[in-house]
Amino acid sequence: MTTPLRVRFAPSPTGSLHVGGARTALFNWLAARHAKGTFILRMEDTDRERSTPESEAEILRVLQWLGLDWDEGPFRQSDRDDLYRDCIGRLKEAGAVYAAWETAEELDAMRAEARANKQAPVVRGRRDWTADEIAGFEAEGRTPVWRFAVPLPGETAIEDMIRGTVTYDHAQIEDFVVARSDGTPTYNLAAAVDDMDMGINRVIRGEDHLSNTPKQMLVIRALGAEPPQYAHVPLILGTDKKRLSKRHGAASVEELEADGFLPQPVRNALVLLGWSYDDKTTTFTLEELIEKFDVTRVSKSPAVFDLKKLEVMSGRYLRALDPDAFADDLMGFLESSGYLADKGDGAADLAHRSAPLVQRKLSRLNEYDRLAGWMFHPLEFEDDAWAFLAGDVKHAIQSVGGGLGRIEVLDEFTVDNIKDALSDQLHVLGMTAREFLEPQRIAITGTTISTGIYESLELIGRDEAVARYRSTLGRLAESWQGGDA
RNA sequence: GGCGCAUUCGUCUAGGGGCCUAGGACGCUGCCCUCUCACGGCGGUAACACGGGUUCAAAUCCCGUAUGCGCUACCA
Repeated sequence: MTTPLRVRFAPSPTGSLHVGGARTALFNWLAARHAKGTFILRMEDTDRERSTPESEAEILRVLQWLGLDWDEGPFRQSDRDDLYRDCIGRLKEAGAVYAAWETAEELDAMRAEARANKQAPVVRGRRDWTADEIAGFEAEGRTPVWRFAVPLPGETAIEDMIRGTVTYDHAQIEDFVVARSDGTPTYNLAAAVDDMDMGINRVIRGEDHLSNTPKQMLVIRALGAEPPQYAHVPLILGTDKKRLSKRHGAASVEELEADGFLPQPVRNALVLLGWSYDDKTTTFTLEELIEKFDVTRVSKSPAVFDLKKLEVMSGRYLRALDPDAFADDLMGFLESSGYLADKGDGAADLAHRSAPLVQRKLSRLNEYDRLAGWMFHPLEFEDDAWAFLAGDVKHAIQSVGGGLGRIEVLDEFTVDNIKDALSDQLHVLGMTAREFLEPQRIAITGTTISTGIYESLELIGRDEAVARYRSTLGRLAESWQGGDA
């Protein structure tokens, strides 16, 4: 009978959730759901300086946006001080830690000397202070830190689920601080105690924690417990192969959301960073991920985060959506991003009706404006669009005028009728499709990239369409007279 | 400097001694489709970091080198 899996995601609330953190959260969540275990959320806010409630709230919000619900928590280390103090007390009683009175200068000197001698720069505090010396320190108001007495000689081996056995010689591990001079616990103490106290039996976290692991294992064992299983996942890099950070752009999930990516493709892209199911499958539904995810299949080497690939996945996902579902997602994005806010009364309705026209053209929801933004304001020409018309004004007038002549007399202003009418005119003029149709697009949208021409015409209606055509013709005429006459 | 981890197409990866003249995906690129852009379809391009071993046989195992990254705090 195996014990139920208990995993946790333990971010420090010192900023928004990064792609790397999000992937770690995803891996943990998937492991929990796969095994029908428990996913616990814990805020590691022992750094009082940098931790903020805003950051915590943002992380929670993003986790929910990603669909990663937690079963227990969020716990905060700042609420658990009694537990840590109790454990530190137990370590003192067991003689596993000792008071260290060295000053920062003495420590620096110690490490500098070791480094100069090409030795590991580890601190081993003095443990033979005399009662007089201690009394002296206390008289000055000095308080000691408590260091873990790393057993020497010795070694600690991590049986990592991803990397195999990784062994650390205790000679390389310094007597790390577990309690600061103000009595508060350090990360290595708090994390170890929490994992133990919360019954975490598998720790899935970034490789940057690999070197800390033996310290935490030592603490847990000194407290009389067995360490959990560990799985250290490789880091995520930016395109320059450096650890992913803000300067790589769109490195936070918050930014991805703002850029118009939906949770599903983001999850899909994230999970494939370091994990694969086989040599072919590249898209998974959430259910498939839960069913197939296995942390032992996570690769050992770091992965570069490629926004372009996310974009491709996102585009495919959007196109495959049921039209109604797509419209809902689009409207949700447009509303939450405030896009519709200053667009007037009919904007939401117009946007909703335009959804089918953009569905197969977008890879990100925030590309909507590029494609359909023209609908929300009076006709104005983008430079390259105007250049297309102005390049051959006579031809442009012929095309636009020809188009106008056909559509203004249409009884029923439907896509089919519009298409027939314009196709017919195209043949009458004997132009190529691009020669004739591109001016129609520009005449009503003012841009060269937009929703489809016939659909766009139908959407705005004959009156608006005719008005835009005339406006375009007017400007073309001005240009003609002022031009090469 | 010390210790640790890693290294397959530009990128994400499959592969775990013979199935590999190394597979897939994205990118890039050629062609087709076509009422712009896009979408879609069919091809192509491109990799086992290097050097030694072990073995009948190595991308796969071992050693070394190089490179990258991580840790090296009274940060997490």
